[in-house]
Amino acid sequence: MTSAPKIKNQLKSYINRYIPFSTEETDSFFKYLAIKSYSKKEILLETNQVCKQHFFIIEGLLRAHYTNEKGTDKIIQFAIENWWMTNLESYVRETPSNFTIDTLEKSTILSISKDNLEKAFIEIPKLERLFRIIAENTLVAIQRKNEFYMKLSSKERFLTLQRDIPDFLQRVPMYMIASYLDITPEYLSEIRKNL
Amino acid sequence: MTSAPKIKNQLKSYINRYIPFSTEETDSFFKYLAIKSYSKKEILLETNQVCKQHFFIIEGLLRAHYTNEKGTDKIIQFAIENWWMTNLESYVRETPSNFTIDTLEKSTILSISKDNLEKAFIEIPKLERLFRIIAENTLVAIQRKNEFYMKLSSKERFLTLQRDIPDFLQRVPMYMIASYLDITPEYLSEIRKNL
DNA sequence: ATACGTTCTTAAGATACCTTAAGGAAAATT
DNA sequence: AATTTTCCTTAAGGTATCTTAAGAACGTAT
Repeated sequence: MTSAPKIKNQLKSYINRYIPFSTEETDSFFKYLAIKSYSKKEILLETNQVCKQHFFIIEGLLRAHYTNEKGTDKIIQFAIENWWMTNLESYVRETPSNFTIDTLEKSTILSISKDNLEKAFIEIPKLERLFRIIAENTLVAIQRKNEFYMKLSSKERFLTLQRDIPDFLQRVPMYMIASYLDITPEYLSEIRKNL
Repeated sequence: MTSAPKIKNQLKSYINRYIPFSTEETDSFFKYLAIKSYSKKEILLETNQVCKQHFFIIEGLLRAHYTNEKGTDKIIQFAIENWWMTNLESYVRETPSNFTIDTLEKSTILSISKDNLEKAFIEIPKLERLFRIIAENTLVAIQRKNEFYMKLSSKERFLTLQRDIPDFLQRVPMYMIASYLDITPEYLSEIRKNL
């Protein structure tokens, strides 16, 4: 229920974290974006679909997850306000996605298609730089997450999440946090009991 | 001990896997590359150094590894003939590397510095495409490796490595394979005993 | 209010994998 | 060939984490 000018403003200040972008430039970019509202539990990208868009979260909470052989949901990623969400592999290679993206809260989402992004790159060359920076950050984030899983125990993973992204703990049920941390809900409960 | 023309040829057929490159184009690119021979256990990138180069393996075997708090070496990556090796995060961001790159065998390596790569991009615009494809492949490889560690048991990780890159098993001692697979050498020995 | 689904906790027993310690085989060096 | 270093295996006991099963607490709809 956020108004278009307010959304545009939010996008502008997000971009300005990385590179200076005038109001006109933001406007030009904004033309290529679609705004859409979703209720809780709506699907933005289905498993086996090819991911054709980047999603930017104005408000709300998304998750990426898949269902394993045992029928248990495994959460790969959460994303909140001012984060991008996509399946980069599927988007780049145009292959079927091996996970689903859906909402965990009522959400307002900007999306941009591959075609439109290409057009926007031509109209606003500075955008290339922004998206290169975003891609680099994504790569670094993926590597950090690797280290997070490889180097830390269950308890340390929980404490790190609590320290670094406390928002998730407030907004997401514990059994989903457990899934994201790759712990069973029972064991996470145990961990939390012992501080 | 490989001759320059032979090396150039090997590089050309590597590139041609991805995009067509004439002999002249390969020659232009080749000017920007340095050839160097290393004996076993030589260091190409030291921990805490900023990674200023991409390395391409003509012959030999490299590894990326770090030493953890307990003083145990943890191997992040092996690389053999026709693979690139670098610390992308360190290279892109110009931050100190959190791992070392060294040789496990006598090796012949091509390297290209950031400066030279920039110049090469200007002289041979098609190279941009090649390096974009390589970057995409790297990203996909990192994500596959994540899944490899997250979804598979120790035994399955070993069997997958054996199936997908049997070369490693022939050329690298088991305790290093164990380190790469994130298993203790003792447990890997146990696993192999039971087929 | 009652009822039903969702989420969280507790506890007992199982399992995958680690730690430590030691000996033996193979490879490299003298 | 002898010696040293590197690598691999075996075995006992331990720990982190999972599985299963059940019940408690909470939330939301009737």
